[in-house]
Amino acid sequence: MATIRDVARLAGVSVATVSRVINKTDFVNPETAAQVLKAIEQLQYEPNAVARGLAGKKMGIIALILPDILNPFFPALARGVEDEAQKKGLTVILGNSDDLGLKESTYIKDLKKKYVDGFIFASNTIREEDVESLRKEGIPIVLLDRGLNTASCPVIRSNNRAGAKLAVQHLIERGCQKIAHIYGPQEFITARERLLGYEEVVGELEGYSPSLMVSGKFDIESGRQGVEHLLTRHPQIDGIFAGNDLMAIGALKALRERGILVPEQVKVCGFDGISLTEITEPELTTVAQPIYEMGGLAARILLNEIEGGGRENTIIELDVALIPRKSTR
Amino acid sequence: MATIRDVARLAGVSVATVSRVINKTDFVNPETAAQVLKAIEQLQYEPNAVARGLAGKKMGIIALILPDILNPFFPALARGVEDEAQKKGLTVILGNSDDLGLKESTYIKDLKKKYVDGFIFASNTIREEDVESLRKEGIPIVLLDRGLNTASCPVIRSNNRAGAKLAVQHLIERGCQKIAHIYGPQEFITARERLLGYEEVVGELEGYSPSLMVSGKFDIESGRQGVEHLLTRHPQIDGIFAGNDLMAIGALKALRERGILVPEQVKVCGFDGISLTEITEPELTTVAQPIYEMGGLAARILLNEIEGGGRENTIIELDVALIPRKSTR
DNA sequence: CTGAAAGCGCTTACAG
DNA sequence: CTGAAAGCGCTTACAG
Repeated sequence: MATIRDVARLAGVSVATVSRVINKTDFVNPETAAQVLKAIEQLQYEPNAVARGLAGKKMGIIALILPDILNPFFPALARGVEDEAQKKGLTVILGNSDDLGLKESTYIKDLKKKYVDGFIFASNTIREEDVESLRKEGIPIVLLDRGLNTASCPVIRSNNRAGAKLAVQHLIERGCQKIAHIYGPQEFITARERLLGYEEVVGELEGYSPSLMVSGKFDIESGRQGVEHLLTRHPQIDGIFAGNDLMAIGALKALRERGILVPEQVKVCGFDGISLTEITEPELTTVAQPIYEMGGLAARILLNEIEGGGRENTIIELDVALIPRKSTR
Repeated sequence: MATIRDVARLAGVSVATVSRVINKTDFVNPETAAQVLKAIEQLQYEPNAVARGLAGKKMGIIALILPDILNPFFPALARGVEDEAQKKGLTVILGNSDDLGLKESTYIKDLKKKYVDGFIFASNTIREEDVESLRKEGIPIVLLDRGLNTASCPVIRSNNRAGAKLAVQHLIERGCQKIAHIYGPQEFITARERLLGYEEVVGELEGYSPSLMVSGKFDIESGRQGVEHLLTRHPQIDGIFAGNDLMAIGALKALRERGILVPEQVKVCGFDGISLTEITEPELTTVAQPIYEMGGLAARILLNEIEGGGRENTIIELDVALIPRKSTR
């Protein structure tokens, strides 16, 4: 592969000049520039990204750290990030953290050594100190679904509370009187907000009781278990709002196993809008987050900061939308 | 951050010596080594991966190029690759090719500039020339699900033909007489092999007709359409072997819409073993590939070659397993 | 067993 | 407008 020296030699200029025309970092006499361009063309020269990275401390790579790509929420997010990154010629490193703070710290340490341009964390366990240390070194970072305690970097998330209210109101409109909630892990702000939205609407209903809320782990199995607990406590429930789609799917399974008809006897609504909701039977009503767009937006904000566009430590809440389907008909 | 010079200075040795103890690349007097280690400890020194990459032409990154992470087949593959890569301290860059040869070529060009250590292609469209050019430059590469025309690098895939035979035999055992097949794009070797396996078994059946085969695109929608075509031609079919799980899911949908009972009237079997098959109603019988393991194996073979372990241009065919579920009960 | 020096291929003040 | 030179932080023959 040709190097910048080869180009310089062929064009009869210095490597500094070649560098300038490549990076448009300084004015160059149009004629010499033309010479250089010709030489580049002729040699099929492509700048070496690693040498450039070493000199500039940026490799043209962004890191996306998420809990687990096997969780059906994340592929769309990853795709959103990747598509946006590619438009700008950057590549993305993918890391699964399994929501383990240790794995995240390890990634941060490893990837700093690789001069990654920036980080996107779609992970609930990122440590405050890790965020701070990156900030201090001037490495841009964007967070998804994080608390507002730290306003030291941009945060992107959906309007979870409003979404939860949409879900519960929808169930009420469809005639539900006794609406239960299977909530996710309360260390996740998303889960907390959704629970709050649920309480806000349902608290005013007659016959409401806190025992209509059961905990789950945001996975299918815990959704199933949640239903079992609920049914022993409240056999008369006629609506279930699950804190995410996976738990809603588990709920659907449990109900079917017990011969309870959805939506005739119990209506079910999920949250997230992952594509799985289209293949259940009945198809699942859900509050859809713009997952792909969230990934894209996170990438755009990050890239903007990487390119020196300045940082805005805003919290951006995206709108969600209720998608009514058969499970609440 | 401390550099190797800082360490050398503190330890009172040359940078060459420090490099040697870090990389265990040469014998170093145990006492000086201890000095160096102490200095490293004291300065919290971590070698800069980019500088190392520039010198050694390897960044400690492997590239995984797949068609689309949104396709539920690929997250498990990606996870298998990542877990294995991480064990060795490498990170993985993820690229979506959308099965477009152009995107793949672009990735290859970009990532070569970044001194990626090796490539894993889980993509059917990789060009022969691209493979060759990588080989020529000594960049290791492993292919998934590729033809055997090119024996210039290791190929990993499942035993697709045997799997198809398992599926069809299972349908026969369950009493099916008229078994249709929705096959995937024939430019994919996986789709071809599965079709061949189907023909092999079903060709001996009475009343078999080639019109029992209809084409699909490996997605849900085409599975649904496949069923519609089949039913107009052969209203009496009682078994369907879909070329992959997504098409099987589409088939399930189409059958339900027409009020045809599965498994009572028609039994359905898919292929791949993606997790979606557990949430359909009825749950889907499928031929499971060891997807996660395939990713892990691909990574291990690649890493072995990266570490100089030599290359074996073998084609490895992994066993598949039939998972009987309600859709064929 | 260890060091001095060149090299990996760029970028970027500093001069002119 | 352009060049010489230092620097980014390592590795690796080559001597000794």
